[in-house]
Amino acid sequence: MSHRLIWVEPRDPTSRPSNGERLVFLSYQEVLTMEENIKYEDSFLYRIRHSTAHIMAQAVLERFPTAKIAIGPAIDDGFYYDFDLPRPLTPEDLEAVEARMRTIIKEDHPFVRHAISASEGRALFADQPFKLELIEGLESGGLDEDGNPLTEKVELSTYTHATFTDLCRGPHVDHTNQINPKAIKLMSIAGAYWRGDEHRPMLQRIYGTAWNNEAELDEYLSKIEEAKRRDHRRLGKELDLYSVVDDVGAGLILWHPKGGLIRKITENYWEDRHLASGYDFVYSPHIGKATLWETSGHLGFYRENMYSPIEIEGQEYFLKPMNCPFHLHIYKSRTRSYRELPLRFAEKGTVYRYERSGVLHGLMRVRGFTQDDAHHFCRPDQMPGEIDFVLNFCLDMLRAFGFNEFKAYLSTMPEKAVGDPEKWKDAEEALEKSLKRSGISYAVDQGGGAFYGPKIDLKVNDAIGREWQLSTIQFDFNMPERFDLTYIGEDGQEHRPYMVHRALLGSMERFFGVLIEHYAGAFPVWLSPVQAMVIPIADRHIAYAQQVAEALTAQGIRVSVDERGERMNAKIRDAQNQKIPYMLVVGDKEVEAGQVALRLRAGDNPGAMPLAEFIQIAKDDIANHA
RNA sequence: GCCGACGUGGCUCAACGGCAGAGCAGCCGCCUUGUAAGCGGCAGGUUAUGGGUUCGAUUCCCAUCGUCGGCUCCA
Repeated sequence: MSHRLIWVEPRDPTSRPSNGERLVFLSYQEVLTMEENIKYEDSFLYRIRHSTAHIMAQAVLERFPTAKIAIGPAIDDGFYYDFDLPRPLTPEDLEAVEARMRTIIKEDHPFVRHAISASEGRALFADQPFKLELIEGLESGGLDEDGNPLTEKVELSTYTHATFTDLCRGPHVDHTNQINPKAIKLMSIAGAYWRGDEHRPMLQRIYGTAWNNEAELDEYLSKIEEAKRRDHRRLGKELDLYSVVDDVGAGLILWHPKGGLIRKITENYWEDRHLASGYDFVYSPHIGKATLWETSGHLGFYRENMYSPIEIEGQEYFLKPMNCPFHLHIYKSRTRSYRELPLRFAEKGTVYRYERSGVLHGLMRVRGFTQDDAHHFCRPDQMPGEIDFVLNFCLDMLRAFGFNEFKAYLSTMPEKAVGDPEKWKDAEEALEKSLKRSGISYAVDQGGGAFYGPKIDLKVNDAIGREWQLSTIQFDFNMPERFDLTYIGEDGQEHRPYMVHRALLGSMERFFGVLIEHYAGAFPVWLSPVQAMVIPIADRHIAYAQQVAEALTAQGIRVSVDERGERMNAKIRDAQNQKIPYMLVVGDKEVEAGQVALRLRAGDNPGAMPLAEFIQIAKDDIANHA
């Protein structure tokens, strides 16, 4: 069951409002709905999409008269409808359905609403088991179409157009001719569980999209194409950053030299910032004994995500899915005084988690990854300050990598939870106050916290609008108990410290994936594996090109010389495609004047300048993370 | 894991029961070039893996592995 999200108004005027989850594809709608100052759900476009879903259902039912229909809502970038069909759908089915939809639209049918009673509904949908279940839920269980509890009693209604009647609360367009037949398109076929429950039947879902006019549809489609070009899996190959190979295993990443260099630069920066901010670096092994994971509770609560044990001299060891138990033991290695708190243990710890094969996704969702993990231990009175510190530290770091648009989620106490409710309340308050002080917009996910504590998650969107969690700041009321963590207070008594888990970039893998897509592969200069490519026009310029390269290398600039027997144009094209920030063309004029002719990857051509001038430009850009 | 689609040189793709091909990348040579692809040549594949059907399988069938789009999951 999904939790209800409550959006808190943004304090930061640069952050954008959201109607849902997909920022990228929402943007156009947002403009529309913001202009009209209405919510997406109340917009005409929403009606168009919802109505198009009904029209699609009609066309599918005509093709498959025995089809059972489930639900068909409008979503952020279109609509879908779920069906139970006698056979798998083919692309030809989709074409035929789409063609039929256009005809139905042109026939200009009115959409007519009828209020009905539950018994009328049961008679009307006697051969539609999913609708009967919906009626049941709406009537007695107080559940909406997603199976979530309803806050108020609803009146059942149907909408009818042409030959198709659906149980639906609406609203719809008045007439099908309000839909532009050239502005609709069926996009894909997918499997989807009835009511999102993997123990219930798998239905066939058709995704489609609909817009006000053809131009909007074209714009949407070209955005999808653009997104494909930004996809980190494509760019990972094109820029030779990383690979995943069959022979190694699914979800296991090989970092190539260029990707490795970007990772190394990222890690160096990360380390500098952590050292400057009061973190201690710790290291821990990749495996630990079964007893450790029993104490931590992972064998009880997390075992399905852990790999099979390794037997060593009769003892079972497990590959670590998390770093925390090790850090807890470092804390416990001696008696701690209140004077030494807060303690901040940081480690780029490589963990392995079993992820079901269907969920693996490039760098974003993998089976082995390195978390930039840290555990904070503090006194209760230090807790609000510690939260402030860590939230700001996270935001600051993400901004240093060029991320300015993220979404924050505050997840609060679930029904099943360990720990004193008073402590939960304190912690939730501290988290929320920090969020408010930070000025970013956030959503409250009521009851969405882990059983062991409330948390803040920071997420960003990938190229195709999917949201990925990077930072997480999580209270833990469980582990300090399980490991019996204590410190000696001013009063000479033992006290239980507060503990906070935090991952900042999340994992090196996912962060890299998000970074690639964020910059579409054109990394800022400080992160670019090759910062400058020297391009000699003819072979006689190679010696000078090498001198230029040596001078740049001496200044710490990462530079290569393209000595191939290609024409200058080809070298520029290749450097451009590799998204190298600076191209330095050197020919007779430059050799003679001791200059370089600068070209930027955006296509700008500042032209010839003394080498020293270029070095200053590059150094400034690097320092500014430009 | 589930539903569906798909796996052919490093990459992008063709051939779809009858000799496995192209472009790019790579290598060699020629050209010596002024802001996004100069020309020519060479080399490179047990068609993901394992079975089966067939005179013959890249092509048809089954299984496994993987990829993609969803769903579910995501301490």
